[in-house]
Amino acid sequence: MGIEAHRRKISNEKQAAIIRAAQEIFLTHGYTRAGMADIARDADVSTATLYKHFSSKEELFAAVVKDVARETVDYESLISQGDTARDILYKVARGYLSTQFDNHANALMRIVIAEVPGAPKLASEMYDLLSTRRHEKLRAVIDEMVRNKLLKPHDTEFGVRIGSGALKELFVWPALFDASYTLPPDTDEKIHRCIDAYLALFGVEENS
Amino acid sequence: MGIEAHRRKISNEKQAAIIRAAQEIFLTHGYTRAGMADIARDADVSTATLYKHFSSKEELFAAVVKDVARETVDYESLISQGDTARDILYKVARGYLSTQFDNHANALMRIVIAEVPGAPKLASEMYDLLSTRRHEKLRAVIDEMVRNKLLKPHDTEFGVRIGSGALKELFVWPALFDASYTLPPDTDEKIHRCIDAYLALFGVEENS
Amino acid sequence: MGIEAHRRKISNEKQAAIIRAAQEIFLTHGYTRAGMADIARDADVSTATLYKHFSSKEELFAAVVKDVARETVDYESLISQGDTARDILYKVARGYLSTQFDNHANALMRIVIAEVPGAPKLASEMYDLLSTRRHEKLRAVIDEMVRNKLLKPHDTEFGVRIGSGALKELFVWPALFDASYTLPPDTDEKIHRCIDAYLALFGVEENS
Amino acid sequence: MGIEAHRRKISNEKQAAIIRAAQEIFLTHGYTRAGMADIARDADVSTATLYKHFSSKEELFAAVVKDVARETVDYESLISQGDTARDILYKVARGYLSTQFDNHANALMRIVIAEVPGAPKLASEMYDLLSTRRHEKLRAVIDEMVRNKLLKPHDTEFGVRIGSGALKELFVWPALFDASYTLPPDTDEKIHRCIDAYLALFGVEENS
DNA sequence: AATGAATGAGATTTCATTCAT
DNA sequence: AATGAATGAAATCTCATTCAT
Repeated sequence: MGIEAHRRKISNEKQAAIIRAAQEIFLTHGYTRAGMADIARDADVSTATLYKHFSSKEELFAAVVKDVARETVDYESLISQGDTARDILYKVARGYLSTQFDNHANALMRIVIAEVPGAPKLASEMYDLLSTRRHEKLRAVIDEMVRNKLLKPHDTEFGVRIGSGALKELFVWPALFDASYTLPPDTDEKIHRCIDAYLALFGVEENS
Repeated sequence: MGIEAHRRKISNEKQAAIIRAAQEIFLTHGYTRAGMADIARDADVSTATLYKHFSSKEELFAAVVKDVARETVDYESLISQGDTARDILYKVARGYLSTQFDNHANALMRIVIAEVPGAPKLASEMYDLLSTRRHEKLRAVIDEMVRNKLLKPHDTEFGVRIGSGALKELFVWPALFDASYTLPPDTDEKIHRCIDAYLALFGVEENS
Repeated sequence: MGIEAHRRKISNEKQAAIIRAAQEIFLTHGYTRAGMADIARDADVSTATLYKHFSSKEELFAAVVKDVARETVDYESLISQGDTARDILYKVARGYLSTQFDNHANALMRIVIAEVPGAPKLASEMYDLLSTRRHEKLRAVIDEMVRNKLLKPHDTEFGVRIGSGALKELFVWPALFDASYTLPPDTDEKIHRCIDAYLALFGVEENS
Repeated sequence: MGIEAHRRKISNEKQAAIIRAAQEIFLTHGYTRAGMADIARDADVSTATLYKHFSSKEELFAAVVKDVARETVDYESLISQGDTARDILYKVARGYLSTQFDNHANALMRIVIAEVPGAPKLASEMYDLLSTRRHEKLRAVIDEMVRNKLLKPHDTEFGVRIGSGALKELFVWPALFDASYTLPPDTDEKIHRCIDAYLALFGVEENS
């Protein structure tokens, strides 16, 4: 038992190392140009061992995607007592962007998009992870704000789409076409203009 | 002279056939998996001839991209006398979507995005074509509407970003992750909700 | 007749232009890497015309080789009345080296050597041109010197081999392995040491 | 450990087989016309394996060159007590020629010369191997002969150049232009005439 | 007689995956 | 269980030569 547990631990460590190495290589070279041999080398295992853990390149890539998508922001915890609507919306927007720009989610998204024709299931899973579920979380925050009368009652699902559409348009979309894109210096200003619009649409008078 | 003209005609036809075939193959298989030999076969030329016309795979792909991006909507011509703000905005939105969904612009964009790390110039060119220039055209329409008092004076650049952000969020973004995505049955309804929001923000009272 | 002569003249000019262009390209790129299309372009003719004049790459190359080998030194004319044996031998050596280093004979020889397995006839022809015939000329000079009692009677054929062997060893051989080789500053000194040896072997006493 | 040693042995054998096959093919077809696929076939490995061992055609060729140049004559061991100057010089000349004509050094030299413009470093390395270093060895022998009073004191470096120049002129040069060249029947006679000249120049009286 | 477009055959190199040890 | 060597299949691109006009 002890030895078996030890083995499993070793195995898990190797698996983690593989995923780490694979992430690095995939992000650097893209899917097609990433070489299994390179990944194995960086993970300090043989290619054969690599294939013991992940039976194909595609499966390994899926594991990397899921590993990255796993980490996400807990929006609820961002909100403090006494925050104005603008305060909360700003924190939410910042959280949204940090999820997208930290952990190389943008770069990974590029790769997933590239593999859409070859791996449709993976793509739709990532869309689910990066859009649907995130939207649910965002919507929960907005709903809470409505409940607390920080926003007018409104179709919060549509509201979330409008909001995240604006953020994507301003920050994510250009990043999709430019590997070296980083958030611009006037990010805060742009965010606040989006919040202006949101509050103009759905704010209660005092918060505008 | 006659012979020269003839040759040029033949050559142009071949070139067009190559681009057609290349588009088909690229769209079906993506950039990396597309084989020059397959493209040549489908275009009924030898690979050598193909390379006479386009000196590398990358150049051929760029030609395909430009060929697709070339065709674009003339928004000005959409507007008729007597159109309400809503009428115009609807036509504009529809034009925007048709540019995106006809001619496989979505699928091509996927491929371009995939090649961002390997062909940054191509990517930024396509971003320019598909975002910057289109936004300029849209902005011209909005500016005209403001001049005609169909909309309140406002920062039209930001307005266009909000609008196209919403359309992208609702229609383009999902299409990026799903090769078989088509515009949904309730497209019109969704468009009108976006217009509602736009008019709420920037409309003059009577048009809401 | 007049028009025919004109045509022939044009044709000859084209042929010369082709050989000029071919020499340039062959010298720059070597045989295999030289492209017939490039040669045609530089000669301002079509590839088809090029093939009218020379029915294969090999034949064209042979023409280039012969064209270069055609020009050679007239050793007899070098000798003046009253020259000492050393004077004459020096002029002969210099003539030998100029034949070898002007007109890119070294570079061409490299290419011919490279093509020995593929074009044995051409190679043996060039060997004939660059060795046998030249040796005959040199031998004629030496024979004349013997007749004029500037040298002892000796096996002049062997003498020429010894002499040209020494020159090749010192100057030609290194040039074969170094495309940028040029005659060194102490060329004269080296030549004179060879002459010293030659005179020690075959000179009459007074001339040493 | 055992397995590792075994693997290394197998690997070395494969490598040797590849070099053998490559030598054969290179010698037969020259550098450019030699196909990696053919080499792989003859070595009974896949092209991929071939590329694991030598990461490019050029590198493989360099390995072949070095393998051939590695084997060389130990001139010192040729000399026996009581040998006359002529005896020693004859043995040295024969050793020189055997180095050149066994192991296909001539044929390889042809190929190296052909690649001078494309691979200057390799060419200068081979020149070093085949000329400079060999000359040093020859010179050591001559110096020893001078020390033993078998030859007059003289500039032995120049002497070696004269001697090897004569040998090259008589035997190596024609072999450069004729793939099927072999040492002629009167080789011994020719060698002795060269020795005659050498002794005439640098011999002590009794040995002439 | 001259052209430029077209080609077929072949070149080197890469890579995901398997297998003997 | 783990390895490193081995592979088959494919990819892009080049070039001497020919053919329709």
